[in-house]
Amino acid sequence: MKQIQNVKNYLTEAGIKPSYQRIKIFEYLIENMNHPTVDMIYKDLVPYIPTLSKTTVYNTLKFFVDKGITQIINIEDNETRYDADTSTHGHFKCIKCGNIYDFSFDNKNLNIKQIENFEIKQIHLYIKGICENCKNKK
Amino acid sequence: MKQIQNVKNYLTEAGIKPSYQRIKIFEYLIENMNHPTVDMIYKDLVPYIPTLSKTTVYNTLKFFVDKGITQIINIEDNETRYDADTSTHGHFKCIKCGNIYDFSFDNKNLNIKQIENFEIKQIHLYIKGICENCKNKK
DNA sequence: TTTAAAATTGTAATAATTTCAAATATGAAA
DNA sequence: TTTCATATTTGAAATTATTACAATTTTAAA
Repeated sequence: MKQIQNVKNYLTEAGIKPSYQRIKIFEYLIENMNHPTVDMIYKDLVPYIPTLSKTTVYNTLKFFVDKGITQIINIEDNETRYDADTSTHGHFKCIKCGNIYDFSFDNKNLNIKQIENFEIKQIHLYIKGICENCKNKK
Repeated sequence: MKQIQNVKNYLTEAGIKPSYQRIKIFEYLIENMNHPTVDMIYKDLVPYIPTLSKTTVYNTLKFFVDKGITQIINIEDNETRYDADTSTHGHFKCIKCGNIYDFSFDNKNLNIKQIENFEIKQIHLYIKGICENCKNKK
């Protein structure tokens, strides 16, 4: 993912008025590349923004997604996660430690059948398994 | 997906006692390849099984997943869907009509970096866009 | 049959998300 | 500046999805 120098400018260029909350939430997303849930974002930011409302986190993330600077990650059915890296890349979730790892992949030679004339907007690739760390722990 | 001749036998072979509800729910999954949600399954089956409880649908699907004869599909964050085809295949969701289409793909030449020594258990590929039908409707 | 275990059910509890109206902040125009 | 309209944030309540759990029913073996 390309480096973002200035969050305020980045938001403005995306057509988002850079309010304090929006800046903090987006900074959180790019600093913690752990694909956080709404709850994680809220819990981690409230100490610094005591007035923060969880509704604001929901609103803001939805807005970011609409504006195309954040993507939703649905690896698990009980947790919606968010990623400020909107480029096409894969996510690996370790079923032992729960960590989520980014990875890149070629989507050119997937050799997809059946949907040849469909218009593709987004590609999501999720892999579940055991990460190297947890494999070695045994 | 391979044809299942006899649901009762299929469940038994998977180590699942073939109760009436389980048979009906699994039959529903393989007859309606529309990747239903719990609610769809419940609403459609209740007329035929008036005593059916939504908890049973949840329990049963979780059991199917544990036993490996059903997989969870998380394309959208607000709807957990289920698929009796547990082979690795992709899902395309049309953002216009909401239909979900199955497709096959090669996972051999994804050329995945970063997670080379990880143990892969499941691969999920989700694509969103506009299906041929909806493209032509314009 | 009797009985123990398994499966189903309905209710209540929990968790995630949305709705909505009130409060606050912002920024342009006077 | 002050005023005003608009955008944003907030908190409470409502909604929805899911889980927990105890009671009931079913099943199948003894």
